Amino acid sequence: MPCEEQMIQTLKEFGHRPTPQRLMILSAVRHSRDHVTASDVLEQVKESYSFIDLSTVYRTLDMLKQMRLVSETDMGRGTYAYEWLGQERHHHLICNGCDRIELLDDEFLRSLGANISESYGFEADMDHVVLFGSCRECTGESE
Amino acid sequence: MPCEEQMIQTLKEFGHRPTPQRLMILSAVRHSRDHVTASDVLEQVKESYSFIDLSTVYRTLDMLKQMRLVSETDMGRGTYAYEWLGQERHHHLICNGCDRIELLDDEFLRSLGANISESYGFEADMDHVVLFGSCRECTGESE
DNA sequence: CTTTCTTATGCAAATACTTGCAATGACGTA
DNA sequence: TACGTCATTGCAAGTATTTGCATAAGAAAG
Repeated sequence: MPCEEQMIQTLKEFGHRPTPQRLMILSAVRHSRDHVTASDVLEQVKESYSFIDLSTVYRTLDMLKQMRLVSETDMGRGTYAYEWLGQERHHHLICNGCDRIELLDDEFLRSLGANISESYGFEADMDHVVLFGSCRECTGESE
Repeated sequence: MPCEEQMIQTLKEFGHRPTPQRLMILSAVRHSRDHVTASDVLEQVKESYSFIDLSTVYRTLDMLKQMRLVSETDMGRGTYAYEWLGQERHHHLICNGCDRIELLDDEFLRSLGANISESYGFEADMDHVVLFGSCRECTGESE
């Protein structure tokens, strides 16, 4: 597998050891097209190595997040979603009323990030953002 | 206490019962100038009524959030801060490197909210937002 | 003031994530 | 190849928040 070789290389460059657990976790996240939870990853890795522990999954995902290979998105209520970071960034608008999820174009957040960077020198981490609120339909109904 | 009378009235208008627990929780949040955690509130209420339960505090804070009397801010790692919502909105930039907290002017998020509303008809709830990232000093050091 | 209906509370268990620690394993050095 | 060091792992316990449910307390009607 050539992409596995490349991952080993990347891990080493960051000074991390390419352990079997890490490679399995990495592969699980990388090969899911959608975003996944830590226990999704656990389930998938367990198929080839059943001793894997959830804490290892969390620690590895955290590491991959620091390396900016995956995004960690706070879904509220103490839950997180993880996603392989490809080229295009996308974000979500989640309606508190009907739970519908819309896509939010990265342009909106890029310009917010640029403004904040310019005014404060602060580089906000906005690889994958979720905003909660009320969609058009639900806003119309309640007001 | 005239402000207590007013709170009872407000609760009733929303169809909620003005129970002693709720009034104590409300008062605890309202009279702290800074933002508080659920267990801060618990501690304070316990001084006058020691049977109060954390779940009641959480449920009441959630209710006050729906009524937009308090803001609930996701501080990451599954923890929340609550604050009485006065006139001015303010937000925070939290540095992952040094944990420093800067204030972010509401103007930035107002305009993001307006853009999103215009393009998507989605009313994002941004009463109190926290953005994580890297402050000027920490960005300089690492790059 | 009692009855009835509904909402709210406290308790206990569940969820999702984090942390401390002893044991294991990877990697450079000899 | 063997050794020492330090990163990494699995396990178990801890933290913060949520949920289910039986009981208790408001509110409205009689």
